[in-house]
Amino acid sequence: MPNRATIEDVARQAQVSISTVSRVLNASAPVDDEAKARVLDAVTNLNYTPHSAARMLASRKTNTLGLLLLDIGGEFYTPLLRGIEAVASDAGFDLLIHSTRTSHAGLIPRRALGEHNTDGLLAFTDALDTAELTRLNQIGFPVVLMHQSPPPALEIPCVSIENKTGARQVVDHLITAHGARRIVYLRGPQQNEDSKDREKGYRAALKDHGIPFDPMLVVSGEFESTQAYVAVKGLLDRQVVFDAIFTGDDDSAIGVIQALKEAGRRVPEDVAIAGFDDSLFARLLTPPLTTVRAPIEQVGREAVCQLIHLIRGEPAEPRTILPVELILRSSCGCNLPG
Amino acid sequence: MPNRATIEDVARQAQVSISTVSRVLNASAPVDDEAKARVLDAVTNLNYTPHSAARMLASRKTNTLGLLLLDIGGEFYTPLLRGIEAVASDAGFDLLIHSTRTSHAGLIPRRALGEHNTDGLLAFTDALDTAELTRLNQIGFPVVLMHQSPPPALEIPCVSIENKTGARQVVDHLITAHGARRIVYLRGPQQNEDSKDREKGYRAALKDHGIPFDPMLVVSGEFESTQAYVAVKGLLDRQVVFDAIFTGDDDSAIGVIQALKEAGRRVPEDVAIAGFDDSLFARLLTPPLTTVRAPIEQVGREAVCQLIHLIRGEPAEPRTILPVELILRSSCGCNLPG
DNA sequence: CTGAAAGCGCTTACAG
DNA sequence: CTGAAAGCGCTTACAG
Repeated sequence: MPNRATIEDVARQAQVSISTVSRVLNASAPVDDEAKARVLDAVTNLNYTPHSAARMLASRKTNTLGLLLLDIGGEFYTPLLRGIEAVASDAGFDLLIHSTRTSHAGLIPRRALGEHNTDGLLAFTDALDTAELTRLNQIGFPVVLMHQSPPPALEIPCVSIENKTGARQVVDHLITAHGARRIVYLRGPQQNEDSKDREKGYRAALKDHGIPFDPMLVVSGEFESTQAYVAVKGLLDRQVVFDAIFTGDDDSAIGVIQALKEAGRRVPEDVAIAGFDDSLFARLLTPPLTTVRAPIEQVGREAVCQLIHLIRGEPAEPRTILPVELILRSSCGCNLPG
Repeated sequence: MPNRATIEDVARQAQVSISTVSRVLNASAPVDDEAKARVLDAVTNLNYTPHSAARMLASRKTNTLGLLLLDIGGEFYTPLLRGIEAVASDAGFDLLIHSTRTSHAGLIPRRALGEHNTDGLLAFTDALDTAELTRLNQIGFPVVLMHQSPPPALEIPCVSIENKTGARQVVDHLITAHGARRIVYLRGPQQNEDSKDREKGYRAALKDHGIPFDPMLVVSGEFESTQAYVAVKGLLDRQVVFDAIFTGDDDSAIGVIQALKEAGRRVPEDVAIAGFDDSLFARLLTPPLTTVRAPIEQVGREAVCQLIHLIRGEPAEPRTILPVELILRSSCGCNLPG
């Protein structure tokens, strides 16, 4: 950049010292009204904006939050990002984003986000392994996890949703309201905590009704519609008997419905379907998807709040679990026309 | 942070000067192999990561790109973000994100992103007004616009898509293949450049076929399904005659289809529908939406490339227009079952 | 190939 | 209420 204005230029024009300029800009100490006015004028005049790096270096604070995502491209992240950005921005923090899926071919993966460039980290990914999490914890660096519990020994705040309760409710609904007995659980990736907790809710609901758990009925759709399609095709091919499918996410429901339709099974008459998330498109499916609404934007907001507490040295909630809501539409057999 | 390791600690442990440490870390000058090994060991040992702010201040580069979005929450932004993040990350740039819709009540809106904290700006918003754009241009600060032309006098690279051509093609299709003559154009917000360019394509297609332009047939859906619903209701109430609707975006198509169904108009038999964008849900609508595929992720990628050229002082493309693709599904009357 | 030194642009005690 | 000075942790000529 060709010679931007610095605090020295402002000081000179306002005829005060740079200390005074700093004071009025940060409101960090009382300053004479006239002097303040001159400083403000000079700032406007010179179009001065303090250099962030200099400020960070001198103040030992970056005023920046780091957001580590598994894959920034997911539809799921839109509300999460919105929530995070809103709260961070309101609190005066900048937001540095990094996706962990994009691996840099050949490059040594230098730590992208950490103590060297942020005041705290928000993570929604398994990319922060236990070793790194332990290191950050040891140096007392603020971290908040989303949709993921910290490793056993570490005290790291975590924000998630009522996965088990939500799943239990919706599966209970399939059983109670629609008489389902052979319910498939279409799970997500092996390590996905949401998926595992939702499976717990699924099993709990079966147990509540004395329905034996059948491992044949649990298959993976990887939380992805194409894989879900394949998984259901597999079930059909193997002639597994089922009267309902609870997909651990909404995306999968797209593939599920397609596979069933192609096989001539009617939804919900022959097979009742329910999902989880209440994604934007859930109501657009045919039939509209019964699902569990996950307050994702709220997760983002809450996570930033906790992170800011940590940064300020205030006590933070070790575990925040946000409530979900059962959304009944027609894919389970409710609200059918006629 | 409690005493992080600094370059001094590394230098001491490796028994070299901080200059040498800097050299091996940045590969900025040849260093004796043994010394280099000692430095690398010390770095690992101390878990050293260079402090970003210090580096930025000394090198006069932030290695950070700023992304200014109107509203980070839009479904539209997901692929854009993915494209931007991937290229920025590959090129070794960090990404600072700011949404311009979130207005800070009471706070003086300090410049969020600019010369003080980034090496260049990517903008997809009208929040960068002509004054600010002019200022940035004058100080030679790199900026690239997405889906938005720069003010007349300014030379600011811009990346967009073939809005006019795409719209012309899809409207031509409605006319040629499905005999539409009274085609509604459901436009977006007044200032939205995509919407305006798409309207040009719409008008051009009408002209190509000698169909007179009827201002009654252009109404605003604000690129938003609820507004679109209201707009179509209005058309119906006023008994405006039409046989097709071209919505300037896909979101609106949701509201459009709903309004028509409620009024007992069949899609596509009574009214053919076509959208623009090919959003994720376009294929999920009933009937599946005929639309124009916009390569949004590619826009993001291309924009970052141009920005990096600017930052490096290399020549940049003043205007990049990415091709679109007509996607025929059933909402226009194509591919009907039976 | 290497080190001492200046400097990047701020903030923050310290002294007044 | 105000200024001079030290210092934040690096990079980068400069001299060798």
